[in-house]
Amino acid sequence: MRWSRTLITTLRDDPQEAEIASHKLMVRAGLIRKLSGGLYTFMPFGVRALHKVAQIVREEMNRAGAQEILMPALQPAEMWERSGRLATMGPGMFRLKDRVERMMVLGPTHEEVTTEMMCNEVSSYRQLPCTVYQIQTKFRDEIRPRFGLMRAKEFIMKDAYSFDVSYEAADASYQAMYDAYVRIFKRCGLLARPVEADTGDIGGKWSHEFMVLADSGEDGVIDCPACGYAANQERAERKAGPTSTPTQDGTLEEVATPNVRTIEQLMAFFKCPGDLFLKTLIYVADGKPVAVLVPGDRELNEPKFKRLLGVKKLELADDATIQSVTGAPVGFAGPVGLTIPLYADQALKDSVGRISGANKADTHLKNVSLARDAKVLAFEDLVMVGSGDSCPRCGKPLQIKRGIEVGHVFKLGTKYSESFDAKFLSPEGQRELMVMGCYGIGVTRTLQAVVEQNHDADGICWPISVAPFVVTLLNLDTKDAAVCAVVDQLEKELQDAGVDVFVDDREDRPGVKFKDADLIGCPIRVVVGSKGLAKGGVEIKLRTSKDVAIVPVDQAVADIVGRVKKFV
RNA sequence: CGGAGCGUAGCGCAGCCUGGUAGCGCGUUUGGUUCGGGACCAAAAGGUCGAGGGUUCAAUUCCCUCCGCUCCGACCA
Repeated sequence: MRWSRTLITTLRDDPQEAEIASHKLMVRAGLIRKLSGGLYTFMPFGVRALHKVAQIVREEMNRAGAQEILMPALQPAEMWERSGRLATMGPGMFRLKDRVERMMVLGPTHEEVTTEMMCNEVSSYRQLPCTVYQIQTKFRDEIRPRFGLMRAKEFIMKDAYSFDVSYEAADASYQAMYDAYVRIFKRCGLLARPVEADTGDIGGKWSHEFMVLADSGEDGVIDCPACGYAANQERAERKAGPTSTPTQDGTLEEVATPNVRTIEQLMAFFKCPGDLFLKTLIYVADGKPVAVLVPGDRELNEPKFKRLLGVKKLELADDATIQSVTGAPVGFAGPVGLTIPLYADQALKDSVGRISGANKADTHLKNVSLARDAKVLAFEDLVMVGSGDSCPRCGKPLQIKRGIEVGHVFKLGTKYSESFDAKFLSPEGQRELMVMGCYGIGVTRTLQAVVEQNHDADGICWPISVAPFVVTLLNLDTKDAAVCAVVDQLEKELQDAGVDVFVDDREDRPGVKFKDADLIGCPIRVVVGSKGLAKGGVEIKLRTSKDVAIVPVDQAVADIVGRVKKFV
């Protein structure tokens, strides 16, 4: 492929639309172009890299025994009613009607379609286990598309679904996918870390996310360097540590606190540490108000609370609800005298001598003892785990990092087999539910994660496995016949040797070509110029190294092939 | 959806406050000089100033509405 014949335009300036390095670079290097928010066109170089990622995924899926299929992206909404997800995924799905007014959706994922298909195809235990997968475009009406390919409305996902005769067998399928994921991300040149995760709307009991550590990641990752415990911040647990000792214990006492509402203001007012306050949050869970207490210096972890309540929808109460539930304006809620269900973080168990709102305007209570003064339904781990908290396994301090979720593996159990009555005949002649697992990789997101993790100040540094081209061949003197002859020869020989080569044959000055070569970032750069030839050959340089080797023309291809082999 | 910001040439931006019909850099085209880390000179093409409405003799500029984009929160591969 030659630059002069390729649709690739590089940009000197960072695009205004991009915030993070990988997004800027992908646009600058001419890999993607935005159509609209969350919708991107893959340009020739972008597709090449994308196909390489997809191919790695495909090879490893096949190796793990999964079978590739391809399901429609357009699906009848009725299937989603059956699983109950039309309600839960609701606005996240693109919906449309066909010409006879039938409700359709653009598939955000394919549990329903797969389960229905397997239900029809599988009748005997002899056909199991079976894992199918596809690499296909998914549609999600994201509330906020972000960071280019990171969170898009239309994206390419590899989704796999396993079907087994039992939970034990399903565990083996899960493990096979887990292992395949480890290999996939490694082959893509990514440092990805499996962490325990929440299951969200997909459902199921247990899941692992594969996180690419990056400061620009959207998720918090809790990590224990001591024992290896790792979890998504949403799910992460902690061992409740010691709290400040209350200055005194005693009887409840009202204190006038005009306009003192926030914890910061309270700390200043009472002159004591934040964890001695009871932060009282009023939520609305599936339409009903509930209250939750966390130490004043902590944040509530909403997913954990939602899981504890077992509700579909959980949101902070509005001012009017707070007023009617507590009888006080925002900022003065407290546990004492509340009539709605009340929950509390485990760290507050046996807490005494605390300060909370009095459910009365401009008033707080001192010396609150939860056991004595309030009715707490349950003490659970409900706070957002942060840096320095104690590991739930080993008690050592935890660290917090940022991560990009590139893959997610779920143990689904029988959630979908029940909805679709997906059963098989056991050896004993019984009809039994298939036990499922589902496994996703964001292929387009993975591609961008590769860039996020592999770049420097000058541009992308592609791992050879997913680079659009392995070699960029720079023709520095396009008007010099001898140089052009060498370029032509090397291009042909490299192609014959099976090495992807891209030739920069533009009539530009050398500096422009060097800059663009660094920006696009193919792993091996070969320079052919009259000066180099006079010095004895062509120059070979790795994108990630400063060393330049001058190699005689007749040895160049062998040298390059040798370097390619070293990469793999 | 809540909060913040931005829409002016393919890209990055200025102009707007204090109305008078648009400018800079990059890129593109042509000619010339250059030629090993984003050259220089000259000429040229390229703009319904996001859309609609209002105020005004006159609106890119002031006012209103809408749309789009980006960032921070809840969702997720």
